Amino acid sequence: MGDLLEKIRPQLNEQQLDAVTTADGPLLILAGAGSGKTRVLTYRSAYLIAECGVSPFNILAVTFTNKAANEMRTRMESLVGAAVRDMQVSTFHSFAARVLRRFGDKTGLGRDFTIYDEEDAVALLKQCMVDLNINPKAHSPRKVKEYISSAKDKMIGPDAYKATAASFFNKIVAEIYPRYQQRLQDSSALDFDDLLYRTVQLLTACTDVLESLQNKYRYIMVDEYQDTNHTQYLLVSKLAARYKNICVVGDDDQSIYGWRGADIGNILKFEDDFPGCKVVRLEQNYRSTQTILRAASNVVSNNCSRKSKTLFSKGELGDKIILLSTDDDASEAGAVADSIEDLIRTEKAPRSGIAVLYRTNAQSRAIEETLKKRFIPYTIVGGIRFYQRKEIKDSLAYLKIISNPKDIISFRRIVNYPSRGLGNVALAAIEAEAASKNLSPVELALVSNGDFLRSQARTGFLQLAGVVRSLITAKRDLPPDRYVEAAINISGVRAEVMTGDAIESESRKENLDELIAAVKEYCQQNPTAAIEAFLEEITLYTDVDSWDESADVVTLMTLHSAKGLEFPAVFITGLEEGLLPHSRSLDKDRDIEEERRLFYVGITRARNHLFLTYARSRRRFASAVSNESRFLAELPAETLRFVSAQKHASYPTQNMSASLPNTAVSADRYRHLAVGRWVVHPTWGPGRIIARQGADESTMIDVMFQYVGRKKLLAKYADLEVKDY
DNA sequence: GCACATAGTATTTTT
DNA sequence: TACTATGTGC
Repeated sequence: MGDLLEKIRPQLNEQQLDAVTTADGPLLILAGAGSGKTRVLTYRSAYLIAECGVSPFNILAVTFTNKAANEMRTRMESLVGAAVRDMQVSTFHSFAARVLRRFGDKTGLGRDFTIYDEEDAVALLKQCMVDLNINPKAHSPRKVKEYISSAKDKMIGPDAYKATAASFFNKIVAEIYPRYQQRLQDSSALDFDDLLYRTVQLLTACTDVLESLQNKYRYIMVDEYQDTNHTQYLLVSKLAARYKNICVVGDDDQSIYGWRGADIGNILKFEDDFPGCKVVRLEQNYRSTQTILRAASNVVSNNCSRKSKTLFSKGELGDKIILLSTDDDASEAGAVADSIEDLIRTEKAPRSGIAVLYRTNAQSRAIEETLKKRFIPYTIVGGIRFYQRKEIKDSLAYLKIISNPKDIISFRRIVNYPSRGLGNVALAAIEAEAASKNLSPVELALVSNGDFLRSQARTGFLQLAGVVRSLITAKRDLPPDRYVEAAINISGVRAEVMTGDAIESESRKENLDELIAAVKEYCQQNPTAAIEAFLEEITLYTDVDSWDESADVVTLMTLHSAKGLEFPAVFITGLEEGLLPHSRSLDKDRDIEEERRLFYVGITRARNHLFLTYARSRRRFASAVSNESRFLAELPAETLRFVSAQKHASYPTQNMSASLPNTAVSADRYRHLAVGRWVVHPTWGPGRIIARQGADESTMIDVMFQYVGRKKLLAKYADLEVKDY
């Protein structure tokens, strides 16, 4: 006793220690960026176990990503050793899946349900629309899915939805929603939202289940509480209702998932939900330099709806933030690559400490191409995920129909892949025959001789039946990893992948091998686990989960994925109106504020070096022009250093001499009037250059003046004085 | 029923 | 720009 406390005490400041050692009752930790909030959560769990005699069985910690869960587990292991194994640390979704499987007999779902990822769910939804004679082209299934998701997030079922549907589109959704739920049920499948929705339903309907879980999880910790949606809120508050030992950590300034139903109100009203709750503020930042923190605070202070916090840092002042203005996306990428090379050369920065962030995945392309050309090793987090690749999903579909023969989406996926001569006509016949016998198509394959089909299709169907039988035997006789390997071969997926062009098929083949290796590794770590557990884990996997942070490469990812991470050097690219803030959020103040928080999250990822870049023109669809992001004007001038990047020039980092690149600009006599510069006009006062055209006598300068708005000026005559800093 | 070509369309973030 | 869906020709 006391050992752990002695050990951790010197590592914590007063507020952190206060949070860590508050054992009982509701606790709200309002934590700023870089204040060590996940660490506090971890230490608190360890404290409960080591100092308060709480059994690890009685603690539940919920996070949003597997990565966060794993990190917490690893850290705890070093504090309390093997005891972590008995503590439940999971994501919301995997926790829900676990509860639903455990109480499968009470949900009408059984234990062997399949979880549909977004792609599967949309495919099923589209099917429902076709069934109902609703043209999927007139109303995009993805949009319908969004509406259904947001209904489920609010615990609104098909009936309630129908009752309140007002708009034209709501009414269409109301028609599809019940059918979609029915078909999910028929397929013994759940979508992501269902995991939470049905768990809350279960806890509401079965008080005995609720009570037993309340008694089990006497201590509950929730990370990133600002990102919880209504169902997640209900889930944790129901679980905590009895003992009220709930500790939530969050930062309203980092709420960036509002579009997905996250309700910032949850954290704002926590004190009302749990009266007598203790509030601890963690306002000391341990991550960033003063300069970076100052810039971040200034940006986010432009938001109206927030719990105001004053972040402070005892760290060094640090270098100025570099603002790189570039011509287009290619030169932006070039400037990023130049700066990366400089960081590596002059600062001896490891590549693993450098991240390039962007708003949309599409932006990674240009950067990727440039890094490739410059031989700068990189890795991309996100984009097309491994488990979303076609050959992988095809292989998994074979595994899924064996584990859950009712899974109609997986069946449709593989019924004619590889090609067996089973087209739309045959598929319809199979489904009709199955329905008439009250079987799923896979079950039908095991009992039917195919006599309801024409000869060619019959052969194909019998072939498929043969595959199914072999897979069932293989599953019975082989350990999971060998079974997966066998399945890839038996199904014909491997052979199919080998056809087609050589480079493509080589990489597909590698992917299949990687899948086998992944199962193998999973089996080693979970020797008793069945293949179904693996299937569940990978559908609930996220991009960041698979990110190897120790690899000596530069990391590329979206701003969203970067939340919770930190890097010595960060580039935030594409700081343009329409991109950050994104065009889809321009018309609502609320959405703009969320974009601003996204920018804030990006800035606060950086420890020492921050680079902001934007392109004066960017190829998006057809055209071209872009204006610099309004958020740049919210950065305090003295935290910035402006650099106008030119193609193929080299770009100074902070500690190199202050010389601007001059190779390409020497002919430009107005180069001091670069985009982004602050200027003062004798009549109109201070303003900022937002665009310019030309580099000769007729150069036009576009200035946004602080008091009089936007003006276009001829550089030759405009008496602009550059405010230098 | 299949494969290929062409046209049209959709482009934010993701558990 | 890139992918998908549809249509056409076999």
